[in-house]
Amino acid sequence: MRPKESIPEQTLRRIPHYHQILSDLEAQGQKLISSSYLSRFFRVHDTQVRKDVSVIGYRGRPKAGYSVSGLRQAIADFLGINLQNTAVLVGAGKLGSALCGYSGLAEYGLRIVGVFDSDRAKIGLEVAAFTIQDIATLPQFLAGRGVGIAILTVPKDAAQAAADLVVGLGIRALWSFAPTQLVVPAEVSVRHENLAVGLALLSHDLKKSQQAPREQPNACS
Amino acid sequence: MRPKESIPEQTLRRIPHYHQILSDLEAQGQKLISSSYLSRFFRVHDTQVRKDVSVIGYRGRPKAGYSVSGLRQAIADFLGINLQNTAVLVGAGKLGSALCGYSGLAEYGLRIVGVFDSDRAKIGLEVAAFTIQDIATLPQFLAGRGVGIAILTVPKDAAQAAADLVVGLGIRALWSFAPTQLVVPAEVSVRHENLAVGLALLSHDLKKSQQAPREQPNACS
DNA sequence: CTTTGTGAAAAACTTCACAGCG
DNA sequence: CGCTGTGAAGTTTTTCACAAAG
Repeated sequence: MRPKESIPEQTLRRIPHYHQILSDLEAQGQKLISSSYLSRFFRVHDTQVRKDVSVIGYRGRPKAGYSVSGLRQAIADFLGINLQNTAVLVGAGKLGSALCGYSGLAEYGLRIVGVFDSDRAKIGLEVAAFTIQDIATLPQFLAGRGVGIAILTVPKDAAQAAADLVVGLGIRALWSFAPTQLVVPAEVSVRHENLAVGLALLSHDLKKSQQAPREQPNACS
Repeated sequence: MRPKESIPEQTLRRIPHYHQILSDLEAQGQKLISSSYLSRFFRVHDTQVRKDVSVIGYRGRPKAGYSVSGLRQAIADFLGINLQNTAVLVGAGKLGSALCGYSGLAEYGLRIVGVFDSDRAKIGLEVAAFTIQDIATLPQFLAGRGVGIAILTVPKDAAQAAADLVVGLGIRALWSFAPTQLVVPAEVSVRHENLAVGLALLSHDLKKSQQAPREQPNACS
């Protein structure tokens, strides 16, 4: 079975977690895994795990279950972990520098190919394996390189201008860590990372369990 | 209208973003806002924004719209931003230290009250406004303090043990930044932060738009 | 005119029920 | 048996359609 074109968003959210679990199991030497085992990490039924797996385009073996390495590899292919998306990072502050040195990005198929800032004092400095470049040189840097993603780690007040700049240069996807909501043309994808979302979900759970302290399923993501 | 007890998860995800947008608008001095303006930041219809607002327990004025400051305040109350949840942070590595110094947590109603690590070399050192304490002293620290949340910023291999420890000490909610999936009793809430989720959603959008390069709505969060 | 609020319809997501396979 | 795979049923979330109000 081939992966479908339109994937349910909730499924898409679970898939990276499956990958994480399977990587652990693979490292531990486990060969097979069942949908009901995987479902224990989430707030869902084992049937849902099987639907998710079928969306990924993988098939298990009845009675046996899924091959840990086979499914992990299928997820890696599905997510494009082997394809290596390329990205430029704009904003070489604390968070930006941390991301440059974070090996997790490469593990999930994202390779940073250039780091840019507008601060004269930072240009020329090294962060991780990169030399910080002048944002003014971004147009010529991007020309013909096929970079699809821009990571924005700029201060809030600079975020919309930075977004407009990179969108004007042909970037199709924005991964923003700035604490503000960007407005971009409809054909550009944006994801805003915001710790407050996680905190809100968590404190809501907490409030609910204080009001009604009875059994509830495992939380996730 | 009072807030309802069971809130749709998707609504809960959007609410912190509303708060962010409204804070910006308030700082700019804007007084009123419409549901259709807010909906432009998300992949949803303006009707959905109105439903979300009604879940929060706020009411707008027909023709006029919502009061920016009134709605922002209602969201702050709803999220418990003024209530101040307290948390202990376990694992004073790079990420843990960064979180200790991150003002955004306080803005969203979370106050870290203690920082713990098991590494002898770290115990006694200062991070942000905290002195790193010996994890062995956590039981007496927590006793009677009513701390509900533990932030886990420990290495992967230590994560499950740390989770078991704090759950045993009465913690009801875990906010884990360790790259592994924790298993905890059903009555404990867990949220796993994982950048790969954001990356997966983004690169899926990118892949989709490459296959079928036609109009699509703004993406969010 | 707008813009909110809400019941009804539609769509999306999850679970149920059970077929099929080793 | 125990497990996957899948159409049908059930539940949740979103959109539609329109009443009400300034």
